[in-house]
Amino acid sequence: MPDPLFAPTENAAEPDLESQLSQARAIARKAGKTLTPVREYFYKRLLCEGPLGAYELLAGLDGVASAKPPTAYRTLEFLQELGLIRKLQSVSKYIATPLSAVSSPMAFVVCRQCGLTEKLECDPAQTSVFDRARKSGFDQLDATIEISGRCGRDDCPGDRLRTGRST
Amino acid sequence: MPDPLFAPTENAAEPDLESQLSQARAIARKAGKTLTPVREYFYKRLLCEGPLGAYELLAGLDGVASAKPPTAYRTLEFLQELGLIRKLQSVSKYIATPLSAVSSPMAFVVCRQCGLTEKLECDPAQTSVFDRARKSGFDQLDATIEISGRCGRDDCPGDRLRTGRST
DNA sequence: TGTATATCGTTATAACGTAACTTTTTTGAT
DNA sequence: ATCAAAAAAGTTACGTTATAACGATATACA
Repeated sequence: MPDPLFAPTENAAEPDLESQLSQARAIARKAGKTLTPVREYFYKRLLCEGPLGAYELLAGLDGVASAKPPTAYRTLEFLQELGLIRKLQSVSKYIATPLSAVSSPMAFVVCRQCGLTEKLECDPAQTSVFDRARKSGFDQLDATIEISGRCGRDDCPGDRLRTGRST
Repeated sequence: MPDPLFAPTENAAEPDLESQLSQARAIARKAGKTLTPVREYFYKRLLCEGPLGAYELLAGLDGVASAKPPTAYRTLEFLQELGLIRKLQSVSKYIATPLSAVSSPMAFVVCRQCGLTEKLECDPAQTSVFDRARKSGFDQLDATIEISGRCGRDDCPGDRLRTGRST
């Protein structure tokens, strides 16, 4: 039976990059904002390359822009406010939100050896830690749910310890 | 009815500090380690003062020890390995684990205005995101579950915006 | 006593993030 | 068109958080 609380995202075919970008532009427009070139560049890289740090994103801007930290952090904050990306607090990296989940809480499973990250969409109505927080009087809730573990893949660097390969 | 997944910790009387310390020493001994003075000092402060950053803890060591960052991070790593403390990833602070929860996952609810932090103990058997991670082949799981929100207390600094007090 | 392990000290620097102020660009009203 | 306001980007400088690498000391116990 399917797990009601956490569903893996993007199980079917990967959505087309251009269509994701145009949906993102629409989301920005609805908020009275625009996806400028740097914003679009960051979002595109996070869509294509998975979790990246602020300085990694910045490094890709050689010549394209001024490439200094405040630019990166402003851009990341902007994309987070729209829900287009999230921060993985446990590794200080950023990751694109599937468009189906821009306004739902998410959970992530992160391999502590290789960084492989699985995205999970949460049903907020069934995520009981939210209820618990509200019962304590908290509002304007925002979730950070990250499970770190070992992914167990054959090519995960950490697995070399387990497969008998020497040195 | 009580929430089965997340239960607030330390609802009853606060345990006695000395008894917590001696239990912590016992936990260290069982692991073949010892609670040295700096370790005990950090743990004690986290027990008494709530979430603190590495450099805040360090600052308290004036003269008592060499007071340099690696000492702090080694000490914090040691206490984390024993389960005596956890890191609040979303605010880069550390917090003491209730002794009842040294080996269970925990969740935290953190006020983004004033830092007030509520500790919640999780039942791992019912924390479905763990199942989801295992189904994906992950093992040696470690949870980071942090809800940030506004605590809504009268004396929370952020509330000044809502109570009509001017500037 | 000697050797292995645990612990701590020290220097230096990497990695992550922000404050504060300036300049440029865009937008929309007149 | 042009001007004022708002949004976005540039720039300098710095603050905060964390780690690498290596050396010194202490402790356990064969």
